[in-house]
Amino acid sequence: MSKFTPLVACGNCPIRHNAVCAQCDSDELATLERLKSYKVYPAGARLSDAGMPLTHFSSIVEGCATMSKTLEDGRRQTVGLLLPSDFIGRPGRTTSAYDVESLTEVKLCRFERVEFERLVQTTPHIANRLLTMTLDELDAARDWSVVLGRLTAREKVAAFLVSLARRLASVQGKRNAGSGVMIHLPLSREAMADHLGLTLETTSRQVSALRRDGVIETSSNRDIRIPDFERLAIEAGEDDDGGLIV
Amino acid sequence: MSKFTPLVACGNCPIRHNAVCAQCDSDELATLERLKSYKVYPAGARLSDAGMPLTHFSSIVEGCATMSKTLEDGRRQTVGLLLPSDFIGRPGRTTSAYDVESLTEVKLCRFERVEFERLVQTTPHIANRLLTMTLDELDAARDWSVVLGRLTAREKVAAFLVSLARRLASVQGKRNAGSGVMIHLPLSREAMADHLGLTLETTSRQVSALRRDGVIETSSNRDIRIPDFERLAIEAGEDDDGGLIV
DNA sequence: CGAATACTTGAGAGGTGTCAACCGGAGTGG
DNA sequence: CCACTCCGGTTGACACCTCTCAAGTATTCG
Repeated sequence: MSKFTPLVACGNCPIRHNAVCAQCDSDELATLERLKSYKVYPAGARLSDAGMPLTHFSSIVEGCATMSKTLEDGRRQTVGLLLPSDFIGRPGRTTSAYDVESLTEVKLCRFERVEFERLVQTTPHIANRLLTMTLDELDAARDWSVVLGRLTAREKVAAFLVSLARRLASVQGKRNAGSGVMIHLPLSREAMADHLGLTLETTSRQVSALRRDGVIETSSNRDIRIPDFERLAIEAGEDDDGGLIV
Repeated sequence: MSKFTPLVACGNCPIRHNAVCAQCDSDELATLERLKSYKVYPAGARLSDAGMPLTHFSSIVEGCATMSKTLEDGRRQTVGLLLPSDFIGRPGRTTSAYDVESLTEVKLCRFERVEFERLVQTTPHIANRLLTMTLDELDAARDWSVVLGRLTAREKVAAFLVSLARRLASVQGKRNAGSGVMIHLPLSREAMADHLGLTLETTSRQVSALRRDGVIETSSNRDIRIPDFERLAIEAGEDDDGGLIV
């Protein structure tokens, strides 16, 4: 199924130093190299369904996806935004707890479930890295619950932009160009709303309000420039010393 | 400081099979025995402050506490309710990310930070258990974000009671007595509100509404009987097969 | 160029927050 | 023993924020 997706050598992999393999030495990388396979999904694909069996664990190599849960009546909450180097799947469980959907074309580096579970057991470098990543995600999830529980709609949108800008910068290893920060939103207004616990209309209104107030500038619906990042962070309810938010 | 708190042998510890030590063999327990110390806090004490150094990792042996974050303007969000066997502290970090406050008298089983970090590195049974616990907490935090982001006030209160009843039952290893489920709330209405992203008034109103509708019965502010647990679960927005919630 | 989709904006409804009064039990002191 | 106070909880009235429903605009893609 992935015959047209040539494998990249782990040493040249863009997520080499951030993914679950980050601490592996060259011997361990050789093992991973032997077990891994790539799979590419187009934008808008379902990578897994809540409650369905999960045959592989994956790292996102390129692209962007969401993890979400949908209630019977259609209300949906996104519980995680997945960017390159993020891990999909939960060792010790054979089913997916959430729906995972690609926002852009996504390239996964996958390992068969049983083989990866064995690797976790036998490779401290992997188990350790997995623990660190899980702890980081736990902190991020808890920080996000402050956003969901206590921020206003305007603050939520600002907090999302702050968080996304930081994560994109860290993924792309980057710039704080003098002329402000530019980000491209991989999400629709509806997907943002599902992440923020808002409706898409309220989300759109708050984006417009932030633009009107000069906190952000937009060249298209998805392209945003933040002239004064500090100001946006304040709009997001962060205390002066950057206390809150991922 | 804890000279009046006699150590319980790990083998007789009430959280022996659920805490971070759950997978340890007797040799490993002997090591823990040598390194551990107990500390008891009264109700309403601050076990740690967000941003402050954390000298020990702890497991809750008895009692109940909250982890929360407070914004500059006083808005507070509780990001975790800690019950016996829950772990406090984050390996790899020397400061606390959250305020931790005891709701009842709390007895902690503590390990000095550096010593515990070394244990994690050298004892796969501990590292493994820590990973499993962290993954469980991550799932719980993500599930809770659905509550915060998408449920109504009434559903939030119901979801909290469902979640608390399940956790208390698992802690106390217990009963589903024919005559419904009884739970004692360790939290004030204000603490519940902070956990649910509501005001205390709205929380109180929804508790009253659930009582008025016969979903719960109360013998005091803190003592609640749930005559039909399934009905409460439906009020909490769970789908029929118990899809949602921790 | 036309259709579909995404986004924006408006008007009104409804749910939750705010502010305030009141209730009831526990502890205290006369 | 009773009055008083304190504190947590309850309830009411109203304001405000976000949602809902709807129309209209922009963008993308065939």
